[in-house]
Amino acid sequence: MTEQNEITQVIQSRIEKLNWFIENGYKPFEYRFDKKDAIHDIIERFEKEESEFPVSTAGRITANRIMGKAGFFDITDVSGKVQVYIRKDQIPEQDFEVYKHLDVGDFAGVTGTMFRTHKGEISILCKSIILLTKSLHPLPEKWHGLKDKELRYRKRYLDLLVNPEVKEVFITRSRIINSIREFLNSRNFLEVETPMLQFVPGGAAARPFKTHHNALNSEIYLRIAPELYLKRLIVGGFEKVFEINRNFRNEGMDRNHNPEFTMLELYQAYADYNDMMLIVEDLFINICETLYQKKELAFNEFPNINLAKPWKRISMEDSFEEFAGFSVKNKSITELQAMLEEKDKVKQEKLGKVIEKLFEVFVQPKLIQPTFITDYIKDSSPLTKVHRNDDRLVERFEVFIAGMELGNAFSELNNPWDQKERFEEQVKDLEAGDDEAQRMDYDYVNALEFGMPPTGGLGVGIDRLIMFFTNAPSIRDVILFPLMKPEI
RNA sequence: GGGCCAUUAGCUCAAUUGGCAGAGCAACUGACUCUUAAUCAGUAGGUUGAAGGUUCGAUUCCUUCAUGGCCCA
Repeated sequence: MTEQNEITQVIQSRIEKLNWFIENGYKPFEYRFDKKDAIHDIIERFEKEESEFPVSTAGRITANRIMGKAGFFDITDVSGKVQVYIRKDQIPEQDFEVYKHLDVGDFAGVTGTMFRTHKGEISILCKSIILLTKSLHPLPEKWHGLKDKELRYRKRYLDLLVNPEVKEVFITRSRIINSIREFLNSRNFLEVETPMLQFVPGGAAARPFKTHHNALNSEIYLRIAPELYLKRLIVGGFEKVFEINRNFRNEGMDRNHNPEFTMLELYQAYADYNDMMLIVEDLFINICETLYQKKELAFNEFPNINLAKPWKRISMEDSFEEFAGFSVKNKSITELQAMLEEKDKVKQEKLGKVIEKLFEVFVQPKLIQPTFITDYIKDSSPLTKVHRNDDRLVERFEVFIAGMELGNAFSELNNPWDQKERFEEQVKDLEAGDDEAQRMDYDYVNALEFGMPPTGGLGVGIDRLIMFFTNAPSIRDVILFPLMKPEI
């Protein structure tokens, strides 16, 4: 209990029961229990055998129906829930006293034999019971659960405790990440870990979190992306690497953004962005088939999103003609800026940024089925190779599903002189006040000078991917402890 | 950053035109040896998010603040 909690009537009664255990020689916070059986397993075994067998299990009491000299209570562990039937004439006298001093929320250990009640419910006939941990607070209401979103995010343990579908989301999250690892390992990608603390925060257009290293007496940043380190590893001779880990961006929060979020980045030598598209298709299909044994699923208001390949590929410029009903090719930057300001009250200087903003407004919401948008304007993508057929463009794509951006990939720029010039352009923007512009990273340029083979790179926002596969409306529903403002 | 909405018992929610702060679950006491949202009888539980203001009187109207949600940027 913390200082902010008052002793309410309910808590007082639980403290009195806790004291009863102490006075009678029990430990209200036991050391261990020999839990032999997971609840799911004993129910499954009884369904098969339909015979009485002894069990020893433990979990949290989640319901209690006491009837004088007998009672039924539900005990829940991570695998499931089982009903326990306890009657005074079947257990030591003192154990029934123990039962009477238990509350919903307490952890208990139970031994007994499996049987089926007259009403047909598979249950444990209790032979002994022990309190393992006393719970001092009442659980949220058994019927309505915990609905208040603020409480659910701040006290996620309660949300997990009383809302079973929340537990399912995070189990699915783990399964998805496992399946990504298996997919990449099976293709001989090496999982690596690169620095979270970086002196030059690079690899993305974002504002970093700044902190201070005491021993070096130096400013240091939380990473906004692992990109520049992963590509150093390609210089170092690894040919396929990936990292699944946290990025930090000092930006606002909404249903698609949390300041810390999980990113998959992978790099493959001798590959280009076309190869990355093939990986994205296979990766998503692999996840979907692992989870649901099919290639279609519903997300949000879209009942049928079909992941069967090949996914649509269309260039950024062409996408306007197809989805927005106008062309950007024959328009001057001034015309495009005017359109953007009219629609969005936003002013952007560079052609690439103007077109991307227009794209966000006019095209992105219409990209429901999986779509690769390819070939961005050069000035907004400083780490990307110039397009082999059009030097106004770069070889970059982003992948969209259900109007949501889920990934970003390039043919990686590996010409050190070109890279240096692009950084210099970015530094000019930074000095002109664009706080998302990238910084000069001489060490990275130096690495490229040693030679990086042609390389394809891909980044996938894991939280959004999990939103998609679990049909979650907000990123806060797929992050266990989303960032919240402190109370008071 | 802007707009709208919310905040009442541990939880889920009420409260008519501004007129005694209410229910269900949880808790407590009693009855009850096959219940499962157990049942029956009774009891207790509130600084109505915070601070001001208007008023004889504020959960209700006004202002500011805090936190959250939704939408927009």
